[in-house]
Amino acid sequence: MVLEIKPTQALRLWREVHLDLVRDTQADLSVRQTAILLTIYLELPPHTVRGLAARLGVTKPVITRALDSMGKLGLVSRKRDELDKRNVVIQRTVAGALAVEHLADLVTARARELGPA
Amino acid sequence: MVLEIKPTQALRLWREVHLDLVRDTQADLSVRQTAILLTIYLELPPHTVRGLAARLGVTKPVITRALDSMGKLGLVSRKRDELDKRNVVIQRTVAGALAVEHLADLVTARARELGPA
DNA sequence: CCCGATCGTTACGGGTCCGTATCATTATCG
DNA sequence: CGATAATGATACGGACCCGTAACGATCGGG
Repeated sequence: MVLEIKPTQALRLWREVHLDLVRDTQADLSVRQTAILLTIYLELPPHTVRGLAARLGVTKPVITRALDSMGKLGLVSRKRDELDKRNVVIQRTVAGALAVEHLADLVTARARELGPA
Repeated sequence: MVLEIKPTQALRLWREVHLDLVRDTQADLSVRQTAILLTIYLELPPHTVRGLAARLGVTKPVITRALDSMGKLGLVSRKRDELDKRNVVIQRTVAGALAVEHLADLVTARARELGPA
């Protein structure tokens, strides 16, 4: 099943959802943080700092800081890997799953409202 | 024509495009700036600082600063309204139109790659 | 056992963005 | 006119994020 979407529709969808995100006082995640959050919640665990950095093409401190701020928001949590104590395993949280679900609702709702191109 | 998209597809689409944006050194626009840019290029002119601020639900300095930085990137330009010299009319640019088009390409391409939910 | 490699974190200097409050300029209306 | 309103820009203090470089902790091979 292929999702057919025309350029004009794509732009309107992108705009509407971004307007929602701006107005929603809750979600002030940056583009990088959003990419990290969705990677954690959509790809199979385990997730590590190094792995995410490579996946996104950014440096490790970027991941560490993003995990700090998203951890403060309760969207993710960290745990030391007991087998190899150098590693840190990034874990999902209930609040994080809810936030991801909320984003999915936003996108699908706006997509449904799109008229013809 | 309604765009049917399932939650899982929406999230994967969102993630893929965000990964592209992160990797693309070019586009480091914030969520707010993206919303402003798309509003300028998708809604009918004329656009003013005050109008955009009301449209997005943010304060005027947010718009002024966003126009400053996006102007530096050549994505928009400003012109004083000659009829009412208090107003500033925001104008589109070639570079801005190209950036918007590029975003549309990104979204449509990623949408086309989406498998079944 | 020890030394190099690996992992995540932190320090640093610089840049950007935010909201509130204030400002200069211009228009409007009595 | 002069007072008031409206528009966009700016100052300020604080918060966040970036990349580079360095660091402590841990593992693993010789």
